[in-house]
Amino acid sequence: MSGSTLPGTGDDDAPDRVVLHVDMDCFYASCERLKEPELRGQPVVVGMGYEEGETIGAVATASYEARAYGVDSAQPISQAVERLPPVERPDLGSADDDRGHYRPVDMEFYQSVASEVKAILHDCADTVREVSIDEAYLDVTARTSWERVDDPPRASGAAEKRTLAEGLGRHVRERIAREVGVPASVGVAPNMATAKIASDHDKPEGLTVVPPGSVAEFLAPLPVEEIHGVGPVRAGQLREMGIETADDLADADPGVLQDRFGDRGVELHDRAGGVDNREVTPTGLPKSLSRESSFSEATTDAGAMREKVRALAAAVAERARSKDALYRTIGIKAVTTPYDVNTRAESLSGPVDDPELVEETALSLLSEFEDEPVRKLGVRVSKLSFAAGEQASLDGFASATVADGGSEGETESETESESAGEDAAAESTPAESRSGQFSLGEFE
DNA sequence: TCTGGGGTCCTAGGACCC
DNA sequence: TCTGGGGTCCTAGGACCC
Repeated sequence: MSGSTLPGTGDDDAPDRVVLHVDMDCFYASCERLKEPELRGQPVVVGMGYEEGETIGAVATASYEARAYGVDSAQPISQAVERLPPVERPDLGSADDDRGHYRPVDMEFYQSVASEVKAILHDCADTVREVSIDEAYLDVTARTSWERVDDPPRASGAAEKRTLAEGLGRHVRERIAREVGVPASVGVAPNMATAKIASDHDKPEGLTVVPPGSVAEFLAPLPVEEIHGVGPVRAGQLREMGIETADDLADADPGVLQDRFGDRGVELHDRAGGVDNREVTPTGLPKSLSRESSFSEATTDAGAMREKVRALAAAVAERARSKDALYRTIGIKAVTTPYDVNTRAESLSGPVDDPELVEETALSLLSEFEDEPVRKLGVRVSKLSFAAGEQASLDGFASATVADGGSEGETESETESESAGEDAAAESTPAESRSGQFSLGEFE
């Protein structure tokens, strides 16, 4: 920001930051191995939405051993399991006809492991941005530096001096391994985008350090797909423009990229050149909550659709309530035949916590699709605001303290309109306090 | 790769207001 | 009285990520 233009890459007015990206290696599979140490070294597939004998469901995580057999995440589970070798279990005499080492997701357990990891991260950094259950950025500028120091006395002049930052990266990775027992890969760089790529560079159990002077050199040869924000579609479009590597992208004319991809294009151009001035900001509150579920095959049965929507609506409303979230928009998603994703949404005049309204609204939005073959349905609430957590229970909505999950652009009009929401929030408060409660904002 | 579930951010057009 | 420009909010869709 600050109007000062930063031409090229030489922004020397800010001291170099030290950013860590910590990425757990095949996290769900690692958690399963914590439960069942026999799974170490074995191909393990963790999947969701898969019931015995069904074909629905996809791979959430595959261990590296499983990937060697061609199993990949997002693959249908039936296919993944076929690819795995028959299970050999010399330990159990019986040739248990297991479908490979398949395990269904156990989010509660993974959350508990993740919170141990997060505790270490918060202990090692002043600012932690948790991106997902198994990934986080740390700003550790205040705790270390890019200063090079002598390695523990090691004579040969060949070895380069290590940076202090590298030592901290190693420390974080090793603490996680030692104290929690799961592997992680760490990237260390002067900015988020580069740290992200670095952590992925040498998985599993990798440690890749990219000091300020080496960023461009490190990124240059990488295929554009490795840049966060370049997926299959944009990679194809870039390829058509003759842009294949990060270097190509960094050298491309930002004006052309702007025309083709909008602001996103310029952003990618910058990232590819190692320029990323985003600060590591702490994890914020969620912006939306949703639930979705597929039919085992496309259906035109309106009754079945409505039933599913009712269940999803109830689940979403309950989750919102458990997080003390009020919502101002209620929407559905309906995936119709070949694979058309349709969304519909309706905004209310003020934030509410009203499960019945979620159901009613979702059903009414659904009616548009009741005559079409539908394969998947979802319900979502968004434009969230949060009745300020801990205190809210006691000081009885002394009004005003509503944290807005969204932009700060709220206007004066907000004050009055919430009575409905407050009532609802109040009735929810004493009711549920489960284990997950305190960790609100601690994950995701 | 015919496709699971939970998210984020961006874009574009229309309504509406001044 | 037919016309300018700016701004915001809303919905829908798309791309991407884990």
